Amino acid sequence: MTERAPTPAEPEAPPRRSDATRAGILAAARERFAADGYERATIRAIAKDAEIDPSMVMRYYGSKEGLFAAATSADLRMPDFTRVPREEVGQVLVGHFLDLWEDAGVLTALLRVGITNQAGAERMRKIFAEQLLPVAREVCPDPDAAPARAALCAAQLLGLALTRYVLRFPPSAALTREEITAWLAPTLQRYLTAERP
Amino acid sequence: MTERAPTPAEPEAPPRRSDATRAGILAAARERFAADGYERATIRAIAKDAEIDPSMVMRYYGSKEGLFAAATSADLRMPDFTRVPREEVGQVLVGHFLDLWEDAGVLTALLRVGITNQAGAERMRKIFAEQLLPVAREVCPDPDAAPARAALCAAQLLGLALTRYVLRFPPSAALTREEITAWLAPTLQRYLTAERP
DNA sequence: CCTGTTGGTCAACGCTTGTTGGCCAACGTA
DNA sequence: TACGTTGGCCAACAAGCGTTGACCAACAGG
Repeated sequence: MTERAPTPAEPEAPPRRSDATRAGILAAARERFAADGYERATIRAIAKDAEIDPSMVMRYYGSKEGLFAAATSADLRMPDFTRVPREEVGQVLVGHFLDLWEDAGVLTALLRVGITNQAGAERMRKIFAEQLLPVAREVCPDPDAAPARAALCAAQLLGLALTRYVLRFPPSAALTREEITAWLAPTLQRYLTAERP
Repeated sequence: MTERAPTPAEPEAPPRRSDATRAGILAAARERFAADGYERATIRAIAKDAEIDPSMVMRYYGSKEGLFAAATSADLRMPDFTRVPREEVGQVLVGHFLDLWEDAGVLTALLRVGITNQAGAERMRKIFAEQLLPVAREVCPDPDAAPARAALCAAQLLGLALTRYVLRFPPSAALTREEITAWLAPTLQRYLTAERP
């Protein structure tokens, strides 16, 4: 759409004087998208957070959709599950996701937006297919059922994130990391490796 | 807020000539809220769906928030779990939720809106506390842990709804009712009745 | 036949949104 | 010093939003 491509695929751009501003906008955008969802996160509010003029956002990212795309370029950085003992897969998976969610607002933003925005949902489907599905395909006993098994894991993991970080159910938010691992790891382990339900 | 109270608590209102219109608006609102979320579901669009003037929506429901409140007066109609054998609790719970989600768009609307809208999240917390938590308190072995156990069940059930009805992950949407029950019932059973994780 | 109530339309209001184009200051060469 | 490029602000645009009030048609009761 725009001449100035904001895609991260760009090989090596020369460092520009405005890189700090760009990063500031991106950080503010992530926070706002995470807190308010796509529609309520206005470009004006993001610009004010970044202490910049709204028109700058447009110049650097083309449009609101472009900004969103740049702000939610999530990489789950899945660990190498070929090196994980099969009986520990569930536990490692829970631990990895807890790290991801706690660490930054990117995933919260993605989840919130995926629910109101068509493009956001598409992005989540893609992340699921490219990153969680291969794991299931690797560790489950019947490759044909891998998509279903991965979907069940996604449901459990996203459901926890939903109640804990978005809806903020008090008992869900109060769970410790150890409790979550203890309860969820066996569930995921079963979804991924059990011979039959 | 409004003189004309739209609360369902009103004991017995005399049947009005406009009841059909009111119901039409409510049905259209539910569909739009479920499909688009709170912000994108405009009063104008809802009115057009109901083949009515936007101002009628305002007159009957006071404001957009009032309309939303009326459109999402969800009652989970929980079955009586004192009559369910303890070892079948998980299965009955899954079945009941599948019935609820399939049957109407109310819950989809509620979920979508609970994620963007503050009042929506509050409503979901209330529904959780009033309807799912008592079940846990009744069947779990340690009443102190009932909130945590209920939260885990909510995470699993809402996560399934999220991936299946909102994000529409293909493998999740493709699961049959029987498969879902077979996989999820043991999980919920464990969350509710296991002595320890 | 008049008259008050109810169901409904129409046109506009004030506001916020994403987006655009013009203008200005600072910088990096030549 | 001159000048093109870059970073940035300002003011405005058109469109869409929720919301309002004036106005009309049909009906009911006296």
